[in-house]
Amino acid sequence: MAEGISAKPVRRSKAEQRAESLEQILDAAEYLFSKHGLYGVTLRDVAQRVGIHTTLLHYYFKDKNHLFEEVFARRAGVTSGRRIVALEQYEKAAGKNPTVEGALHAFLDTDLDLYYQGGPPWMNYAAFCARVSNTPEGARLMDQHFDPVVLKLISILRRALPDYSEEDLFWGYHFVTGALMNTLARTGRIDKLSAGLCHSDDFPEVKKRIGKFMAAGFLALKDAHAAPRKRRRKSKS
Amino acid sequence: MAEGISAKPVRRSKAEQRAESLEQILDAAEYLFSKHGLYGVTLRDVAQRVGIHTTLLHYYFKDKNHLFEEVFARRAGVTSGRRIVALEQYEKAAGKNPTVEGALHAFLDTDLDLYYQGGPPWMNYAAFCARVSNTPEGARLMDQHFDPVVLKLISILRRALPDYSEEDLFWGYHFVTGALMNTLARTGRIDKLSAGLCHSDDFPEVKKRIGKFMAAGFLALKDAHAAPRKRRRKSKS
DNA sequence: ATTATCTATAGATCTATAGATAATGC
DNA sequence: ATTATCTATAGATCTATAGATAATGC
Repeated sequence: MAEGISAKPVRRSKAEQRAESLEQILDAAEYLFSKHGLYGVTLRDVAQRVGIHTTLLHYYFKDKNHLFEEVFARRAGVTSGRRIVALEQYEKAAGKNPTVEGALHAFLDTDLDLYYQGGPPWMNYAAFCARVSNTPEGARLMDQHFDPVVLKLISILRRALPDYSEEDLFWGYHFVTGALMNTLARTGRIDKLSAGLCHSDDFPEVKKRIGKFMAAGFLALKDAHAAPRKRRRKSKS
Repeated sequence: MAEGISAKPVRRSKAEQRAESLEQILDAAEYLFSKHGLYGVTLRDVAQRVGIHTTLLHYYFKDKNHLFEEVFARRAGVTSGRRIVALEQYEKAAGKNPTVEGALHAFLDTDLDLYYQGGPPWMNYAAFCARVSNTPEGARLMDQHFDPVVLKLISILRRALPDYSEEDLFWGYHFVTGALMNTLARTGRIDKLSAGLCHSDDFPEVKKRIGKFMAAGFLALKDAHAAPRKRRRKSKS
């Protein structure tokens, strides 16, 4: 009705429109997938959240699976790249004597910072990855996008722990990534367990602990397979 | 046609029929939910896997959500109960000086043994729990069924680490459960990463390491917040 | 003249219910 | 006489496509 009064034509170029729509769609899908998973989200849900028509999703994305994969891929390169750089810098700085803790800090802190400082979209992506990491489809995407950075980490750990078996290195990493994914998921479980003392969004508190915790874990594997030196109490035999 | 020849009427009582159908349905649902999640499984999928008609599911279960919750609940009491017993036994045996590692072994090994020795159904349940633990609905069920056993574990850790803050205890548990869930999920990711050296089904290998690894992690939190005593190399400041 | 967005709609599922049939139970 | 299982079907979604409309682009 009141046409002309503060009429904002905005005049966006098509490239801008396209970029903006794509980003809005990916953001909405990322949020919803992080909450409900691939099958728990309908294209209509995504469209409604963006405020566009469902069919526009098909204009930009071939189908739901492609949308899902592009959500994964969009930020995967950023986090992977940043961690590779951080690991390379650490390797250079540490010279001949890299430590487990140093490598883990480069790997973990870099990632936690990215999510925490990146605001809601990055926090959603973190939850998305965590949710997806425990699924068959997700594991495939993890392999595809994150193998290089993980193998880089393990190569430094190998140098820090030259007498360790390969199995110990991989199982150690397996524990680390489990703890990390549980952090990224932010399910609120620690909030309830601790009666409100801890908050699953509180990545700084995680960052204070996770590197040191995991590094000590790795070091303890050294004699995990050796015959126990201390007397065992209440041994069954 | 060839009636009479080895005709096996089998004559099951209704109670038996009911129990058997219920178990078959729950097993099938457990398997499928572990692979595809709540929304990735249709009632038809479950029915087909069992070889019955979809509508029979509605006869036994109110709706899909109830089926899901009953899958979770069926074995939750068993694993929770076993671990509580194990923790109580450990507490008794350890007397005045419980250790972190002792408590973690009771908690973790008891569970890993249950799944590993329980065969496919229990392994599926483990994957089901892991898959579900990173989701909002799942976290709620975890709270509901597993809070007592977790709080029991933490109460022993509190006695083992009397000078620790509550936050350290809860965050430490947060790391432990992440590593455990990543194990139970069995996504095959470690298989690929390690080029076939490690296998995500290989719970005995996990059991060899996880208790010692996590116990050392807890102990390292002691001075995690203290100012670093060793000189820091390449400090930015 | 091209590209972004919407309208209309087909076809496939999916959940859930009502009611019929075929077993077991005393 | 009760309980387990199946048949038939309603109603709601959901994905995906074809084709129309409304913008931007030279």
